[in-house]
Amino acid sequence: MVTIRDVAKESGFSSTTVSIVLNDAPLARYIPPVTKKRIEKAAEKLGYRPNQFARSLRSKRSHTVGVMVFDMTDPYCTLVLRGIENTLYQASYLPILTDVHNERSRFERYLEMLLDRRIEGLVVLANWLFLDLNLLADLEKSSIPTALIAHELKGDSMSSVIVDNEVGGYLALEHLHALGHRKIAFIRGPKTLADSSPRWRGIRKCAKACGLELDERLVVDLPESRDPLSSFEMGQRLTENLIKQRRQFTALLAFDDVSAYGAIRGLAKAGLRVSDDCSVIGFDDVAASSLCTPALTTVRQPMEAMGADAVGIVLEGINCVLEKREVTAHHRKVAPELVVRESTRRLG
Amino acid sequence: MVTIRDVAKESGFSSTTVSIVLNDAPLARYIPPVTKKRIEKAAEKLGYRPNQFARSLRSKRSHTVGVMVFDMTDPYCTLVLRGIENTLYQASYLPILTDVHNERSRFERYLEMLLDRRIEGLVVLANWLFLDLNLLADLEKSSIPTALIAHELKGDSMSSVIVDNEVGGYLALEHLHALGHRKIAFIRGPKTLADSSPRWRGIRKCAKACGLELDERLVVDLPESRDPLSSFEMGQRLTENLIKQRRQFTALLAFDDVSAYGAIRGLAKAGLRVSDDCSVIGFDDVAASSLCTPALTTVRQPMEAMGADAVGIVLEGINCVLEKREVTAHHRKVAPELVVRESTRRLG
DNA sequence: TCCCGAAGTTCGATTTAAATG
DNA sequence: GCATTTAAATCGAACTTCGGG
Repeated sequence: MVTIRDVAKESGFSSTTVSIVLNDAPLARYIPPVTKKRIEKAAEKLGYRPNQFARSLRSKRSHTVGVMVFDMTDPYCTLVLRGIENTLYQASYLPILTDVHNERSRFERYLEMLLDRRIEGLVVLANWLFLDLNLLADLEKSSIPTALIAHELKGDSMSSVIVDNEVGGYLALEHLHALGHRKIAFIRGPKTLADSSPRWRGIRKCAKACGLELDERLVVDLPESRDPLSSFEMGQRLTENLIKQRRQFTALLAFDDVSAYGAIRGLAKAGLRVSDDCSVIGFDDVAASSLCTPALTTVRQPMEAMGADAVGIVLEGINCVLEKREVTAHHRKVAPELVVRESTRRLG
Repeated sequence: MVTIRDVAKESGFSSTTVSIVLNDAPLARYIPPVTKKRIEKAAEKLGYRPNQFARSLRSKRSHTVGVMVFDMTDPYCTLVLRGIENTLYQASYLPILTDVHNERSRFERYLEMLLDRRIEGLVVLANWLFLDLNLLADLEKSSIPTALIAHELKGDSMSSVIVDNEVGGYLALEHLHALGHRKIAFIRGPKTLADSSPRWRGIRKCAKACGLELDERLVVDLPESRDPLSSFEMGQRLTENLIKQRRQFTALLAFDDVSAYGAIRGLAKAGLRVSDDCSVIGFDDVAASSLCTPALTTVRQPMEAMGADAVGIVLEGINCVLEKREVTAHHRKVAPELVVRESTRRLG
């Protein structure tokens, strides 16, 4: 390994001068261009690369941000991660990726490891979450700027970036209603999932505004599960039950895209076609939703932007701690967007 | 921050002894249990956590592995990443995730950053790849154990883990043939993609074995593109063209799952139903394939296992360099598996 | 006083060599 | 010589202090 001393020797200057020149430190003002050239040449020639360990040891900076995902296999993650990666890249930060598998022990172990690595910030993707977030309380005192994606939060200990679930729910029902649907089935999210209730609130709000009466017998709930893909199977089963019980409905509003896929499968098994016999709308706009046939009408979360936003907040927080200003938590609630595709159609 | 010296002071011993005890170094044999207890108590009490920068500076180890993905948005990545993460976790390594976006400049920048971080190993997910892998040549001399996933490689500079594309192609056609299909359309991969030709070779091999004649007019190629999702659009367009030209076929074998989705969309637009009017088979078994309706019959790559395998090879390589044994490259070609679902059916 | 450069200290842990009884 | 403990050197870069011209 070639060190700064090697460059010093090669260039004929001291390591101090080399350090000053190569880092373009304030004192570099005083160093004549000839010296700089000589040093830069020597560094180039030897292929000198500063040792980040030594650097970090002194500066106490890692230029690293932790990314904690609760379940990578959730298709929701992909685009969010892209947004996170891209924004970090532009700021020359590198992400350490951890996948907690929705397990408490893994969460704790990873958190410890990240802290040990002196991450300067943390982004937590807590969408399909069945862990107590109090586990993150340790972070507060650690003074590591943290942003939670997809999980609402109050207070000023951590920032949060979520989609406006209530507006999303409203949008979804409004769309179905505008298409003439009146008998609508609902697959709600698991009660223990934070997203579930605001989405339902938006739905009720819209129903009220439209003068639509919600038939309770057409409303079912996904059960709690650690696995985001379980909502497929449950979506299917719940839909099949609804059909078996001969409940009539011309449209179905699913909790998310994956449960919508399940519903579509359930309908297909019963010989019902989307969208001819029944319209289906999802939530999220996961990548597969534009790829499947019929393409899924859904309420889009701007996932890439949310990832980028979370990183932006964390980066700002990092700057705050560097400049010893106070870190202020931000709570963003971004607008969802209705994406009309092929799985919904006008009634009649 | 509490340092080892703080623990030394608190316990009444020197930092040397503290280090020896807490690391259970060889010399710890000579240290009486009482001393150990006292030191451990002090460390516990102060909440001592060793500074990884200082540690790494001395040991020249980072306990970090670089993960380089060529395009995160490729649905192929998800499960591979899960396999990588899980295996690294068990070995107490942490991954730095980089997404090259199939861009040369990004590749080079990230590679430099990873090298600067002194990654001990590198896993490259090079599935949908349009970059010259010679860019990785720098790695050879760096003596960082590297494994490439989804890109065949010879030689002993780097390891590789790929699926047996030829067998996969064979399996796919064999399945369609066994179902009675004789007029089969083929969407081949881009010529510049390494997977394309072995898959086609397997297909031809199977055709020969079955005595099946391949109709060249039913064979189309995906164009080259940096974006893995472009194969959806192209799959659709190529299928529509085939139909417009009134080419008769009862089954379609797509290059991968995403192009199969495109083909299904194309068929649907023409009023053709999968699998009643046309069977479709994909390749990969991406998560969405079991979720869409009809569920896609496909040739599965054991993605999670491949990720785990790649990490296993890299970890072994790391041990080799630590023990100054020679690092030997491994080239794994894993067996694909036919997954029969709903998109294919017996003819007639 | 201003400009330039070097010697020496620091960051925190590990390890070698050596000092105690 | 042995068990027990520690001072001092080391890893590589960055910064503080100081001196010479």
